[in-house]
Amino acid sequence: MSSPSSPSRGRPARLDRTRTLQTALDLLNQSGLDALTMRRLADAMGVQAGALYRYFATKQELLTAMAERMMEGAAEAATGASAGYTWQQQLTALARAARNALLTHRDGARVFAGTHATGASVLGFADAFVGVLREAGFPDDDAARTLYSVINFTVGHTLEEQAALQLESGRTEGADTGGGRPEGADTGGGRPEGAVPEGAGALRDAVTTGTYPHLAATLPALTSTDFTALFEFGLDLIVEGLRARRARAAATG
Amino acid sequence: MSSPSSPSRGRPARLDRTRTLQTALDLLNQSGLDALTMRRLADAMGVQAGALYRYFATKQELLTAMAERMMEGAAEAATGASAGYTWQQQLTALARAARNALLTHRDGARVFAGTHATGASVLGFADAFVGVLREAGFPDDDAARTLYSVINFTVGHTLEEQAALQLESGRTEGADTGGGRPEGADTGGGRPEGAVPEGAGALRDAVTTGTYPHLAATLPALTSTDFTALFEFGLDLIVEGLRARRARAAATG
DNA sequence: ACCTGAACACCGTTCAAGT
DNA sequence: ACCTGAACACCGTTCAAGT
Repeated sequence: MSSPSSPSRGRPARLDRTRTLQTALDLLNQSGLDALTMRRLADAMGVQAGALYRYFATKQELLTAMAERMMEGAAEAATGASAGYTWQQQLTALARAARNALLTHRDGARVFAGTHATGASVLGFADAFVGVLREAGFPDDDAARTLYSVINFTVGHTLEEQAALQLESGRTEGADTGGGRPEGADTGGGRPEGAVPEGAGALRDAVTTGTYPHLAATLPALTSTDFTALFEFGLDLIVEGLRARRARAAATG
Repeated sequence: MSSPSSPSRGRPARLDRTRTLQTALDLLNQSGLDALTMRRLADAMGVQAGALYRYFATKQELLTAMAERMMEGAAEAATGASAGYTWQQQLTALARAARNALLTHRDGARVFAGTHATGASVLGFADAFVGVLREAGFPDDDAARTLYSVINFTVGHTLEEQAALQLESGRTEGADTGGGRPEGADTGGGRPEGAVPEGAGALRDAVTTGTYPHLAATLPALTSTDFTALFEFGLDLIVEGLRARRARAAATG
C-alpha cells in the first residue's frame, strides 16, 4: 500500500496519477494525440520525462486511463431521469452518450480505439447497455453481440468524424517554406497542378475525375458533413434490425 | 511525364512505386504496423531511408497507397458470378469482402482507418455498394449513408478483431531481463500479484472482480473469440434495419 | 536521374545518482 | 520517496553531395 499515490512522509510530490491524467487530457484537447508525447506532458507538468514512469508504467497505460476517464458518466448521462422509456430509446441514448463522450475530447475515438480500457466507466456503460437488452427480453448472446455492434459502429463512425474535423481545420502549420521539393512522388492521376486535396474535397475530386455513376449520383449525401445525421441513420438501422429480430423470435418461439 | 516511375536513361533504378509498395505490404504482414518504419523498409530494399522519399512524399502517402491496394479486388470478389442475388445478399457479400480484405493484411484495419484512400479500389467498391442499393430502389441519401454505416461498422469491428489477435499471440518479446523495475505505477486494483492481463482475460477478470450483473450473466458471449459470428450478427442487424426501413417507405409512399 | 551520408529535431523508456 | 540527468535505441524528413 506504499504506492506513489499514497502520501507518505517527505516532499509533497509534484506528480500523482490524477494530476498527470488531467494534464494529459488537457494537452490532448489543446494539441491532439500526435502532439501528446511523454516529453511534452512532462514539460507541461514542470518535470523531466522519466519522472512520469513512476505513475504510469508505459504511455499505453496512460492512454488507457485517459480512455477510461473519457467514458466517465456516459452511462449515467444516458440513464436520464428514470423509467418510462422503451428499450429502443434507452439504447439510442446510450449510443449517443458514447459518441458524445468521444467527441468531447480531441481525437477521443483514436485514443479509445487504441486502448482496451476495462475500468468502472467502460464496464458500467457496458453493463447498462447489456442490461437494457436483457430486461427487454433479448437472449444473452444477442445482448452481448449488440453491445459490440453498437460500440464498433460508434468508434468507427467517430474515428471518421474526428478525422474529418482535423482536415477541415489545421491546414496552417509548416506553411511551405518554398524550398525546392523534388518533383517526383506524384500519384500519377494527372491532377490540375494545385495542391493535393485531403478532406471531403478529395472524395469529390476523385469521384468526378473517374467514372463512378452511382457515387456521382449520390455526391451530395456522400460529401455531407452532417455527421450527427449520419450517426443517427446507422444507429437507427441497428435498432430497427434488433426490433425485426425480436419480432421474428416472438413469432417463432 | 518524366516522373521517377518512367524508365528514362541511366541506371535501372533499384526503387520504384510498385516495388516499394509491395515490399511495404510484405513487411507489414511479417512485422506489423508498429515495425513498419521508413528506415526498416529502406533496409529491406537495400537502400538508405531518404531514397524512399523520391517515390512517396511522406509515410502517410505510402500508407494510403497500401490501404488502396488492400481493397483491390474486394468489389469484384463480392460481385461473384453474375445476377440472381437479392440486394441483401449482394450487400452482405460486399461487407464480407471488405472485412476479408482488411483481415488479409496484418493490422489492415489500422492502416485503412488511418488513411483516406480515394483510388480506384476504394471508389470501385463504394460505387458497387451504392449501386446495389440504388438499383434496389433505395433513395440516394439512404444508399450513401448505408455505405458509411457498413464501412464504419466493418472498420470498427476489424480493428477490434485484429487487436485481439495481436494480444493472444505475440507475448514473447523483451522477455523481462530481470532488471529491477521501480515498484510503483500500479493500477491500484489489488491484483493477485501476477502479470497484468490484456486480452479477453482482462475483461473476464475485470467483470468478475467488480459488480456487473448483466456482464457477468453474458460473460461467455462477451469473451467469445468467434469474430466471424460477431461480424455477421452486426451485419445482419444493419441489413434487417434496411429492410424494415424499405417496408416502411413502401407502406407510406 | 537516382541514391548516399549525414544531419535535424524529435521519440519512449531506463536507471544511476542526487536530495 | 521522488525527481534529475543523461543516456540508449530509435523515429520521419531534408538535402547537399556524389556517381
